[in-house]
Amino acid sequence: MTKIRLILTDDHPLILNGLRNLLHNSDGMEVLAAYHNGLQLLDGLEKQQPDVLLLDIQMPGYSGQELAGIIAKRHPDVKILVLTNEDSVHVIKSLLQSGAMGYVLKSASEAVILEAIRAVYAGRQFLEAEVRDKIVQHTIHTRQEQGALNASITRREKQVLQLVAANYTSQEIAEKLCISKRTVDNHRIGLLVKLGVKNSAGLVKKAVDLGLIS
Amino acid sequence: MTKIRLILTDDHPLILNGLRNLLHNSDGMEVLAAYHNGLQLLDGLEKQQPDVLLLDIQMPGYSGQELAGIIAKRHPDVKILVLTNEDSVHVIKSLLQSGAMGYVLKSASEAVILEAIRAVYAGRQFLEAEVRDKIVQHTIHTRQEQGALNASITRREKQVLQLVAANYTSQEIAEKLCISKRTVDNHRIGLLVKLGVKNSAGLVKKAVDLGLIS
DNA sequence: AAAAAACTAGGTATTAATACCCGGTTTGTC
DNA sequence: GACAAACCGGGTATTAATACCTAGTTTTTT
Repeated sequence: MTKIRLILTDDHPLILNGLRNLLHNSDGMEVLAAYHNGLQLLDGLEKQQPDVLLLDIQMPGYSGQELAGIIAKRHPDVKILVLTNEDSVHVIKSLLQSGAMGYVLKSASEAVILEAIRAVYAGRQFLEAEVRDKIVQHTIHTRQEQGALNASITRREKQVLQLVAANYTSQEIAEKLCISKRTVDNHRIGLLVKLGVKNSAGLVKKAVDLGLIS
Repeated sequence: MTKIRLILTDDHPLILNGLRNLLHNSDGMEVLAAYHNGLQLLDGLEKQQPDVLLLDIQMPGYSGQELAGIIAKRHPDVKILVLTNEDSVHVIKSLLQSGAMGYVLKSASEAVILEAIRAVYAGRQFLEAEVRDKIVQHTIHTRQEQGALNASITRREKQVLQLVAANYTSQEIAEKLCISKRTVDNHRIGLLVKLGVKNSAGLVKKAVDLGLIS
């Protein structure tokens, strides 16, 4: 039985060592090389292609998305398994679209990592249960909100939102914007409805979560 | 020459292995034990105390701040070296105030990690250059608000704060915490005063800025 | 054991925010 | 010009939050 040939990439020396150690002690795995940045990796891939590439995405220089895209195009036979701490849904989705075959968080057990490598090698997609749930939840929960609502927040509402978060009262906001307090209150209620919260505390929190304010 | 006795704590198997490997191959280091959550660690420390404790703070169960505080108090001779990915200034400051002697990011080279262990063992504080700069910049640019204030926020107030940010009313918070609405209101006012804001919107914003809530 | 701090909760009052109504005006787009 | 959307602002009412007070109980610290 031929071994699975691997290349590792991570800028964390600790992780690289841990991985090297893990794989060295596992049957059917062979580490061809280990790089600690994207440039080295791209160079190295010109000379030698692994079956599976373990890739960390928070490396200096290239972003994970860029790197995955380049590699998937240049070396379509190399299966990319992303191994990282980043668990933001946007990043995960983007990476999978860029050509990654699997996504495992660094907090995963060694067994899961080995399983992921074998799955990806066999041509199957592999997502950790945790990651999969997150993506599902995200697609269910946020499509209506973030997509439609976020966009429908008007200029004026955004201004009011900023000032609410900056700890001004309706009266003060009215003075700053040279409009009536009633108008400000109406904008505030519009914001509450659009963001699906019931008071200013929730409003500010949601706005922060959605990136509407700093 | 006696070896430096170490205990490791991290919920990432990879990192734990990497560390174990690194330290095993380094002179003057001896790993007594390795735990992968806070509860195990606290139990283990009752039986055996290391010279230096390598601590990750993003573990399930206990937060890093809590853990560092408890350990520093219960085992004052144990030098705590925080080894983590978290690079938020608030978290770092809070940990140092809680009794941590050193702070190293996981992206650090192995040489830096070894250096940090030796420094902390010798009773010196050790901050990675990157971390130190960040703190200095932050302290220069912000007033001396949160040093005193942040620390004086009580457990209960923090709970209330979480729920306020989660868009609950005083009445709902009261029910959730099984206390009177009046008590909740008192805690809320206490928070307003301590954080120097005048309403809940500002409260949530400031709490986010200070890293008190997600 | 003593002291300090936190937690609890009630009284009372004022102010701010929320909720839903309405219609007029400006702005942008087709 | 027609149309929709955004903007503006007033009426009215209810509820939530803020502010300041006292004071007993529990927890933590020393």
